[in-house]
Amino acid sequence: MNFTVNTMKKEKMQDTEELILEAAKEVFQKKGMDGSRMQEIADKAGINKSMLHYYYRSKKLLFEAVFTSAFSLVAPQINKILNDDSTIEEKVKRFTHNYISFMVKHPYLPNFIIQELNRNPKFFEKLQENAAFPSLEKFEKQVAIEVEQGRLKPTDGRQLFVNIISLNVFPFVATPLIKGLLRVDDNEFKKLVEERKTMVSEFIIASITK
Amino acid sequence: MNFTVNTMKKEKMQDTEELILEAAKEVFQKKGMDGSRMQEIADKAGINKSMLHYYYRSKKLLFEAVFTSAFSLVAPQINKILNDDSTIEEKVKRFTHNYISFMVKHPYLPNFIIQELNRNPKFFEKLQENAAFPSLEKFEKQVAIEVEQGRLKPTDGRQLFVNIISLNVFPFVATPLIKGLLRVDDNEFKKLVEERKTMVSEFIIASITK
DNA sequence: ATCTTTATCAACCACATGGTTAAACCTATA
DNA sequence: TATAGGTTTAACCATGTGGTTGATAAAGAT
Repeated sequence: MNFTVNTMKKEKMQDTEELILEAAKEVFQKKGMDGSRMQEIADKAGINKSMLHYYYRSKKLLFEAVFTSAFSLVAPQINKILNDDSTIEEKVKRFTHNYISFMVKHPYLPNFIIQELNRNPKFFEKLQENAAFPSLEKFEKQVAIEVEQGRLKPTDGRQLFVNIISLNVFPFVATPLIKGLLRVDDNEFKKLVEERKTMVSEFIIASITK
Repeated sequence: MNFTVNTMKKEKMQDTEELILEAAKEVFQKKGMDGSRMQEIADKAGINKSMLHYYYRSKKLLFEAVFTSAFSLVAPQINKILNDDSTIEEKVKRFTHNYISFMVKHPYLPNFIIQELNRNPKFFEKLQENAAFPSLEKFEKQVAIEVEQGRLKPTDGRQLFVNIISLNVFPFVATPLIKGLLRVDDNEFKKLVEERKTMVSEFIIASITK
């Protein structure tokens, strides 16, 4: 009895904190730091505005909580390609497929991260201290080795990495632009993105393999 | 006499209007619609805040003026690749080189456009009515023809277009992210981008030619 | 010379917004 | 049951913000 009541309280507490974070994610990721209102977050969470300050002290801190949480979701996705033991070709295939699937589930994420990193590049310093922060070292070495083995054409690992990220992420960052230029609706766009799960990796591999 | 005075006035008038637009570009492109303050724009232009409203009525309209102007700068860049008579291979080469050179000169532009298009996708409807708005039709046909001629591997023109744009634009949209992931400073980043003027087109061409 | 129009500015206004406060509300425990 | 602690709320506050206004000056028109 004692126990259940206690946990109930605790759960309730964590509930609101979590509730706030969820609501804040939605709002911040859609509208950015400057475009978001504390009141809107409170409304979406169904609680009093004061609670935001009670749990997170300030808009800035609440935002950072959301941002860190978002980045923690993305970082492992990037690490996948960098730190497993498959060949570059395998990596590209799996990464592309996984990443695009992931993005379809979290369409606001890449734009959110990129945008707010542009607004405040200092955020990165904090993130870089994080243990899970992606490191390119292994990937670069692996590319160099496979080039030497003659499996790949001469390729700069860093540029290859930029290419992979660009091809995978850009359509999600610039969705409205691409929809507009291609004059496609939601459904057609989804189809295009779906196609890219295989198309992008084929495109990359065709370019770098001998 | 009458004439000179008249023009002087006119010039002065256009001067402030232009002054405002320049200042507004700087501020809006750096901070976005929500992050920008009318006062800051006025200060940067060295005039009274009321003048902004005198010439552009509202923040929204001033912003739209800036946005349209920015897009008008970018649209011809995109059209270059779509509407000239060179081969796809030539197009890719020239586009990549020109576009990256262009981006280096206007680093805030792509992010600005993408971001604000995300914020308000309706903007596109207005832009699409513009005569200079890029159309993919010709490019798609050309790709289909060159595929049939056997010069290119089977390739979807639209996906190819998305790939070209992604590879060229993304590094400018996500500069801080890429700098962070690659752990490079300003100078090294510039070098990487410079390399991409040739690297990207080679990358694309290697992938699509037989 | 006088009237009208245009450009410019300081002062102002209404309202939104992030943040604070003080009181109320549970609920466990003594 | 009374106390104490964390939780929640309504009311408030200070400031920032887009936008307005009325005055002023300069220039053109009559």
